[in-house]
Amino acid sequence: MLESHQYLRQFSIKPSVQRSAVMNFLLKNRIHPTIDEIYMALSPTMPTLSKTTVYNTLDLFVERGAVRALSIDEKNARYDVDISAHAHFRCRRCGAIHDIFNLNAALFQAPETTKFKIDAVEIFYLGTCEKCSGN
Amino acid sequence: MLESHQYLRQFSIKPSVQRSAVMNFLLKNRIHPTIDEIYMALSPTMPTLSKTTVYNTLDLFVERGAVRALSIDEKNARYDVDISAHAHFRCRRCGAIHDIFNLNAALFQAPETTKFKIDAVEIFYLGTCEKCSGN
DNA sequence: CTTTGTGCAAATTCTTTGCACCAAA
DNA sequence: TTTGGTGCAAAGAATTTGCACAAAG
Repeated sequence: MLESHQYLRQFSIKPSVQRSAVMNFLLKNRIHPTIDEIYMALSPTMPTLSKTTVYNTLDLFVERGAVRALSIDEKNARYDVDISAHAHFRCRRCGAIHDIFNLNAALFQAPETTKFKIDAVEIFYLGTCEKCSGN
Repeated sequence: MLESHQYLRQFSIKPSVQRSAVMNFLLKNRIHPTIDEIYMALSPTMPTLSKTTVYNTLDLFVERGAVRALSIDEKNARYDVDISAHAHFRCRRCGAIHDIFNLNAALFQAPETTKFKIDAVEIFYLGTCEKCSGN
């Protein structure tokens, strides 16, 4: 939790109790959680926590570049504390989202075009994960 | 409209009046429309059309592989009749979505991994479009 | 007839907003 | 104190569901 506190400062985010708790959860649980998953995980130990605060907090984190919002899941927004260039895989059956690291850096380069100013690249893979394949 | 009729048959989709109208709209308007945009465009000439039918129709089209659902826009689902390998760009300001063709085919190759069975690749670029840059 | 498709209304889910209270500087 | 943060309840928007009627084979 103290680490989260310091971590937030790197992004010029004032660490409140709630913000540190959310960041701490993200740092310790690299599961690309939804708002609801974060809320459900924290509310037992933080009964007064409001879902609005979780929304506010993640909006702020995204704005400050501390986390990435993923649109890979059409149902809910998902959040990733790992802001390095990497891709994501979503299992169509269980819905789990996994990181894919060590891809060729060329994949994350924006194509040269005069029509758009590209500032971000998202790469998603869809399919079936190992666990779900065995069913 | 007759073309849409035939087009649907290629995907083993029974062409009802509504389905043909939706497919016709998609084929003639390559704007990656939302459900609501499709509904709004068609309802003037088809006043009894229901939004539920538009939802049903697009679910069917996606299931049969006639269109691709894009998750690039976190607000609404968007649909693309072009099922060839190409990427998408979304302007952060105006929200418009553009196709990006002629990218290196290697970009659309799934990485070799034993952990996942990858069946689809999505590449999204975000930034500012030419029109919005001039503001 | 029997199956499949359509359309309405209601329900659900996710997210945002308005506003009052609390906390920190 | 003044600003910023939090939390509740209500509102809003997108999508899904249940069910009755219509259309097609």
